[in-house]
Amino acid sequence: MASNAVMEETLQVLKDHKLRVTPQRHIILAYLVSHHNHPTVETIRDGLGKELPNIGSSTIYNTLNTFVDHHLVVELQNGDGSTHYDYFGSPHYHAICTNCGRIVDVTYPGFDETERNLEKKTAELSGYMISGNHMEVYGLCPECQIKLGIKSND
Amino acid sequence: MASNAVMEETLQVLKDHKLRVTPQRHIILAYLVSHHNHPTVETIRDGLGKELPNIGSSTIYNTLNTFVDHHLVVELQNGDGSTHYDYFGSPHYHAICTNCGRIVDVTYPGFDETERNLEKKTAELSGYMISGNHMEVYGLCPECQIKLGIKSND
DNA sequence: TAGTAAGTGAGAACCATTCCAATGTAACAA
DNA sequence: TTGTTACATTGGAATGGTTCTCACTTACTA
Repeated sequence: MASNAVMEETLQVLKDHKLRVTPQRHIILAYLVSHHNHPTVETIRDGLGKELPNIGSSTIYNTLNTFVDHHLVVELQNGDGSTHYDYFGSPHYHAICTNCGRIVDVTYPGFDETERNLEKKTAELSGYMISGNHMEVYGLCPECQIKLGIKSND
Repeated sequence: MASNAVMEETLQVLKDHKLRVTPQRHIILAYLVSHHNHPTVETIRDGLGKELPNIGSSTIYNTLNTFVDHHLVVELQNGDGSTHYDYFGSPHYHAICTNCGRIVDVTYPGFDETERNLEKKTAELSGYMISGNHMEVYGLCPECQIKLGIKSND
């Protein structure tokens, strides 16, 4: 039922964006909506093993690019050479571990204002007509701090 | 003379970072310090035609990766499939045109505070030990606004 | 100045992503 | 419901940015 809710939600999202509703798009978007693991194309393909065992990589790439074009999804690079994707629900940014590549979502009250302010300043200073932004913070995740002996595990 | 100043400055930068001073590193860094065109590896190779006609791509990649590791240079993606590089002088971020890929540097009084605040919040919320950040704003550059008939050229 | 750890360069290898052409199908209208 | 058509999917080939390999060279240190 949670599953059903997700499916209905994503179905509606696709329709709202006037995207043709194919099983592939439906299932891929549902996967992104219900997972917050910032998957790569490969991860998605694995995760869809049961539902779409024969899906082609091209389809996943095409679908994700379409979603990105429609601002349903954002692209992320964590430095491992492949692109990660994240469903764009509510405003947030990412903290990326420079050691293991782990990506976590971060937000805080007032973050949207910071974001708006950055865009406003940029418009004034550069003359660009702003359509979006991307903020990332790098560092060592708690586990890697322990692993590297920087922080004790207590 | 401007050229000499740049060369001396970069020489010092390399020494400060305890990097072995090879002609290749020296010249590549000088190129980055004196150009603000956010070059790709290909652009750099072309720009070094006179000074280092026989430099290998591997060397440029190696050198840039070393600079990135030492936080002398930052990596940028503007969506054209290749990586762009930018000498990290004073704190700034980038506005990237979604139509033509043009990248411009932006900063404003108080930007460093915004940056510090973002890092502080992130540390509190995620437990990451922060080492850096990356902020980008997307939109249409003034020229593309005109080209696409969104803004009149007056 | 000699020894050596590190850097360079040419080309091969890698692999994420895109392209292509044939096939399949969702959406819309009659 | 059916037919039409434009769009989506597929798998394999092609692309191209980046890394790897290894023989050769060189900047640093004692």
